[in-house]
Amino acid sequence: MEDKEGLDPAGTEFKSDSTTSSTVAGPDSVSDSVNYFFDRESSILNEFSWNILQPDHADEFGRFSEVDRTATRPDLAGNFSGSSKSCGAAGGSCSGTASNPGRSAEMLTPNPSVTSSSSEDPLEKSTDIGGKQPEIPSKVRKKGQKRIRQPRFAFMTKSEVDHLEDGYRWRKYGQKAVKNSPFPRSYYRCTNSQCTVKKRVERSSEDPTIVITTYEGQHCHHSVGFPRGGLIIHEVAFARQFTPTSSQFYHPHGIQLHREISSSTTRPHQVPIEVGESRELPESTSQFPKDEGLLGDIVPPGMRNR
DNA sequence: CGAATTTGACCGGCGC
DNA sequence: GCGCCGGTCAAATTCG
Repeated sequence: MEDKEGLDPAGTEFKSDSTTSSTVAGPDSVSDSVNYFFDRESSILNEFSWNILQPDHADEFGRFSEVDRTATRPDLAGNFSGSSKSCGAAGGSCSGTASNPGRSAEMLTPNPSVTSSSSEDPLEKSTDIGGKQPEIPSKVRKKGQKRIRQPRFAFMTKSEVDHLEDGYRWRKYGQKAVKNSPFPRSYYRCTNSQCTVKKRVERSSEDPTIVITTYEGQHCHHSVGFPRGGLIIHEVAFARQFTPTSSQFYHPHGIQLHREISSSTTRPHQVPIEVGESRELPESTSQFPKDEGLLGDIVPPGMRNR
């Protein structure tokens, strides 16, 4: 338990704000893509508190793409590139955390509008959880409130451990068997009471060595630790070979992001990206920086929110 | 003893 | 309208 989260490769948080998909359809040429990618992806990463510094070397790792945007908020949606929001999505609960003193200039400045919008889902839940009402029958959630999902990012990581360290502490709150897969899916929630970020971890049924981690929401606090040598097994090589259609992006550390459109929560305003079971983006080719300085580049300590 | 995990049940969205 | 399935709750259990 503890080992797991205390260190993590990159503090990870991503936010995919919505947006996206269309955006993703970017340039075709590699070089362009790289820039494009960083331009936008870095923003994304920033959103999640990841600071990628160099757009220059991209190539080895892979690629990543935003994953699911189940997000549903239009407001969020456009922020992908410009990015700025802070507690964004999940933010709802991050009350007051919007301003992060600790953040570097690269971080984004909070976007009020965005932030505010987020109060739906997260709050909904956190409030429930935090203040359960005695009279409410167990297992009965608030009705009338529909769940609004946060933008999500999925990473594919080749790792032996299911639970990748990302610098935050997570509490598991559920596990479910995955259809057509022998591996269960675990649900985690950030242990920070004010943070509503959630993540899902599952193994690829196709390749058991691949761990698919999906983050939802954005942290509104600092990570508990900055894992530099994390225990994640990064395999660049893997990333290379595991790049079938090219729509998947590997995060340094072997993490790969995909766009995962949540099928269950599709909403009208969402960009109609076709993502089947494979959570792959139709066409994105952005790439990540090389291995060098991976962790460090991603998130300098103390750069996170709060 | 408090915190985290496990696990079965429940809820709600979505497709048919 | 019904059933399936993903996601979440929360009591029980385990762990540090």
